[in-house]
Amino acid sequence: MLDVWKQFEENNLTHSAAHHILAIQELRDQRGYARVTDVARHLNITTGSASTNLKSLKSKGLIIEDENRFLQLSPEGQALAKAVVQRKQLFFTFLTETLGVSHDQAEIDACKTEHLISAETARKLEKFLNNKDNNHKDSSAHPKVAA
Amino acid sequence: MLDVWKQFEENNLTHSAAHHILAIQELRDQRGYARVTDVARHLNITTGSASTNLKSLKSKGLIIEDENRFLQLSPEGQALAKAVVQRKQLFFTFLTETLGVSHDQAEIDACKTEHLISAETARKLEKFLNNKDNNHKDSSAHPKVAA
DNA sequence: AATGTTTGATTGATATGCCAAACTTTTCAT
DNA sequence: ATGAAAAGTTTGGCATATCAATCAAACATT
Repeated sequence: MLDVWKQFEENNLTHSAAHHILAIQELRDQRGYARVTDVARHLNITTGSASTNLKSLKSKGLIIEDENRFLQLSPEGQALAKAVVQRKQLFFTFLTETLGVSHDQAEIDACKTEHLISAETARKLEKFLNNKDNNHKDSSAHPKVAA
Repeated sequence: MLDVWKQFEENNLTHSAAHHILAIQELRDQRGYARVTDVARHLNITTGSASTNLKSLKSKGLIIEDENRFLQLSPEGQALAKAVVQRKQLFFTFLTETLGVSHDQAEIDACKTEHLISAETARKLEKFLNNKDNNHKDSSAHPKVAA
């Protein structure tokens, strides 16, 4: 792709789609099932919006619906959910612990970018945070930032 | 706002809008003027799309058109452009110099997130990068007190 | 049984943002 | 001045993403 700025649209997952998938995972973890209505309530959108949005995710094979309309993630959906959750967590940790960003703002920024961060950046951010922990145990070393 | 994930939609600037504004700034810096066609060519979209998109930015007061249809940024537009450019640069520097992310991937990640990073995060990321520089030059490391 | 209520899902309307194509206006060269 | 090229707008189509309104079915209530 020549136009870097268009990569935003080329993303394999929109922000909305990412949160629909996360909702299904969280609902199933919490109460064992997820229907269209549950997703809608979880995201605080109408059941109509959820219905349409989930339909397109079903057609992409990220969500599977059983005969009683209960939803679950396909293996691909699970993989995407896992990646998104991990990236959000990494970025949130970096923002709060390394930069000293407030909890609320870090939550927002991490949520906005969770689905946009590349695998390479996620990998290297993880490595950076691990190194930082090691340096903490060795108290003489490298103050990184003033909070 | 109760729903953190909806902040994405509430952003004052879409990715597309940010790049239309940046295009005008860059074109005027490079060649002194920017017309609809120039913006379209710069972004590699059709003049039709550019025309429509720029019209909405005009109506929002971010772009001003003179009597010969030459475009420029309003003071608000300039402020937004400046903020976006700064955030992209900060994040790009962090990705490449601190994390060691490849130039190409850092460019993409920074571009995707430039318009989404909060002022607080930008401020603290800047501070972090400054400290990192200081620590490099002077290994005894006096972290300056934060604001 | 009849009526009402809650729950679940779909359909229709609106808004962004892209493209292609048709059309108008402006500019410029001869 | 005229005709072609360049610039700009409009229209129609597609995809995403939202909500309001509606339909359908299950569940109460009397």
